[in-house]
Amino acid sequence: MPVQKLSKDEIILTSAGVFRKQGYHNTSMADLAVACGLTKGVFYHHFENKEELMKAVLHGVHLHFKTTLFALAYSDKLTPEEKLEKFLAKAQRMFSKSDGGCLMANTALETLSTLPEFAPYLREFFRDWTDALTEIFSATYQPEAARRIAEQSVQEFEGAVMFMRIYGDKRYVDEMLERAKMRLSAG
Amino acid sequence: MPVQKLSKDEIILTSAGVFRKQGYHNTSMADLAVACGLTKGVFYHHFENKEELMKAVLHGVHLHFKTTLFALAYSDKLTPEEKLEKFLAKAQRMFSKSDGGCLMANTALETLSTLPEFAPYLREFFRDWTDALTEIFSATYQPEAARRIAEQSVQEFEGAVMFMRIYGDKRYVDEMLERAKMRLSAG
Amino acid sequence: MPVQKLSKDEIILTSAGVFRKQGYHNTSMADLAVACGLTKGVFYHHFENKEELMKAVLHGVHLHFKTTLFALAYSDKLTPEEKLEKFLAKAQRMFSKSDGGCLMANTALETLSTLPEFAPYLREFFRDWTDALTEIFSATYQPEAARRIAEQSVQEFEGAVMFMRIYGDKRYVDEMLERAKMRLSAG
Amino acid sequence: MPVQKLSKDEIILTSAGVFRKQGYHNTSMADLAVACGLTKGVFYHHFENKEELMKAVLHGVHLHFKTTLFALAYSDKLTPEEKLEKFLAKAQRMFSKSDGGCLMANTALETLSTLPEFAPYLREFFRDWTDALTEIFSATYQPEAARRIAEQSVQEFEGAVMFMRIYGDKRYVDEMLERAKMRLSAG
DNA sequence: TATGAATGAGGCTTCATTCAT
DNA sequence: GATGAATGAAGCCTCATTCAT
Repeated sequence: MPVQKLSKDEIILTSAGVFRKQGYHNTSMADLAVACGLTKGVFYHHFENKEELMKAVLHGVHLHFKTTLFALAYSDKLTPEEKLEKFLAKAQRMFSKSDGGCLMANTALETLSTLPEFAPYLREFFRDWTDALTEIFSATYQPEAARRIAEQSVQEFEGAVMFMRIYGDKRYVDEMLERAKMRLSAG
Repeated sequence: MPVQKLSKDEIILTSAGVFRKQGYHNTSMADLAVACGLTKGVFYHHFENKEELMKAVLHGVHLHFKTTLFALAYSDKLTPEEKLEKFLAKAQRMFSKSDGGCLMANTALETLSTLPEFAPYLREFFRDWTDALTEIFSATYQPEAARRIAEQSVQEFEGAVMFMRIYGDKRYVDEMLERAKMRLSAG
Repeated sequence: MPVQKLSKDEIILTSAGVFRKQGYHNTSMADLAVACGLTKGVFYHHFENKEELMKAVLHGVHLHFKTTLFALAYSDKLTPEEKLEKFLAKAQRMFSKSDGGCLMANTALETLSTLPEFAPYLREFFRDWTDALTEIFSATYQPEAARRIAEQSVQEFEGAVMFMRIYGDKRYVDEMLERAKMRLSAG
Repeated sequence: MPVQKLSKDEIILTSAGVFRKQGYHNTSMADLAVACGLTKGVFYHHFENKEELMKAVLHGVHLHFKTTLFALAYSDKLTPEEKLEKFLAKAQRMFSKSDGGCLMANTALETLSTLPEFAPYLREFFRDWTDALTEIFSATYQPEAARRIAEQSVQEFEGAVMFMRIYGDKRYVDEMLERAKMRLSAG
């Protein structure tokens, strides 16, 4: 019956969780329907097709991170050390509490060669993430160096999340965070 | 007249290329058959099913890297600097010349949460890779530190490959290699 | 603010054009909604379902032809030759200006065997058309002969329209018209 | 199980009957599967998709008519009158015994405006049909006139078949055949 | 009246896998 | 072994229709 059961945003965030755990191609519209408590058909009122839904999911997750995580880097009231501390702690929490690691990295490695339509969404996500860290590292590094260290940190973070998932050991992410913090003070 | 057109090993390596580019779930048995110039039926003579085929592929690729790349770390005739130089140069070549990045990382991020059967193959691959780098860094670092730096380097490498693919810019891998080399001399 | 954008009759005539071009089964309610600039829901206020809508369309088109074309045959002020001349010229214009040929013939050939509900509408349309030509040919033929020639002419006309569409050549209809005119004078 | 249950040609002819009765868009792959006693999937071993299947059907029906009907026009052993007599009798039988009239005309009127891919198959069918009648009428008419009368006859025939189906009365085709025969002797 | 989310069946197609030959 | 037709489940998507608002 009518009466929006789930808002578009709720559909997007619920779908994001399913895609993160199962991957893009291994997630069927039926899976998403079950996860959202809706019928398959409903999705096609909100999204043209599975690909467009995925784009909305990627965009939505990007926004979620921008607001919740990346924004910390631009906070007025924190010292660079506090920013980094909060930033990394939050990132760790966001990626640890949820099954499936990082949707963006998963999607990148699964689809970059066959579904270039998703690439812009991934690019923008990692650009914003890198920008945020660059902002933080700019406190103790020259702009160019700050950016390189930010890039390195994002790359390490994703690599550490992969190791954490492969070996079932959170130590890898912890160690990465420590290295990042030392980098800031070493600048 | 049978004239096995492709040996089992050739099937495995050819399939590896397809899986690397397309991902596991997005690759059909028909895709593989076409890529190998064989009929679908042939695959079921060699492998019980798609999952077993994938395991053989993961194992085969692991062996390929072990022989071709990881072995460099244990060579008698090279200095640690030469080993690392050769190792990284070769790794860069292996991952750059081929579409699709790193099969092992791709498979990890695509299947870890839904197909745990593949995890042992991924674990062993990354363990051997880490071991090899640990061996090299042991020249200038204590065992524990050497291992941590090796883990960090592998993680950074995969992160850099991801950035390289996302942004279509090989600079990310180049920069990662430079950092790795500096790490050795800094030990 | 409702401002019924399209009257029921306008909906019917617009829908007729879509059905003529696309056929009955290949036209969705959504297609019609888009063509009319309305929401799907509106159609269900005016018509019980797609079948009833189609009946209304067939009826509406019949009426349109009756008023606009068939009526010429019963005009007081024209000679039989003038009637036929005007009739055929108008018919040619009506079928040429629009994509998709003749809705009635299209619907007949598409649905006669599976949707007998439409048959009465088709029968009445072709009966009125035949009656009109019979009236004209009665000027120079006995009633029975006039009717047979009228039937033949309608059949030829539809066949010629089909050839025109298949070969993209209006010549077929032109030649048919010439034959019809010669038939009148030969009576 | 393996063992070809139905040859490709049998599938084509059986499908032709279903398409003729139900139309292209109103015939589902499931309908065809049931009619052929096969599963839906099998069709995709023989034909790329529904459209390609339809092309094969149109081609197969064309061939069937070419061999069975049109060939009569080129027989050495018959007088023109005998050819026409046999030709028309056979055509009448072929179109009367089967539900759904003429697949080619049905397909033309249903799909010409939306599926131009079918047009070449329809064009060739009607060209061969026209050619055959042209050959027969050439006995008593100049080439150009013969062709025009052939075209007219085909068009009339299809129109008459439509009337036969609309009114459920075979008289329309009978009368058309009589007119065609008179045309030959009048040449 | 009008809207538009929702439904549920069904449409075309793909896929891993089987099996008679 | 090798082939390729066949299977049957599942995948993405469309459609006619309903109904709360």
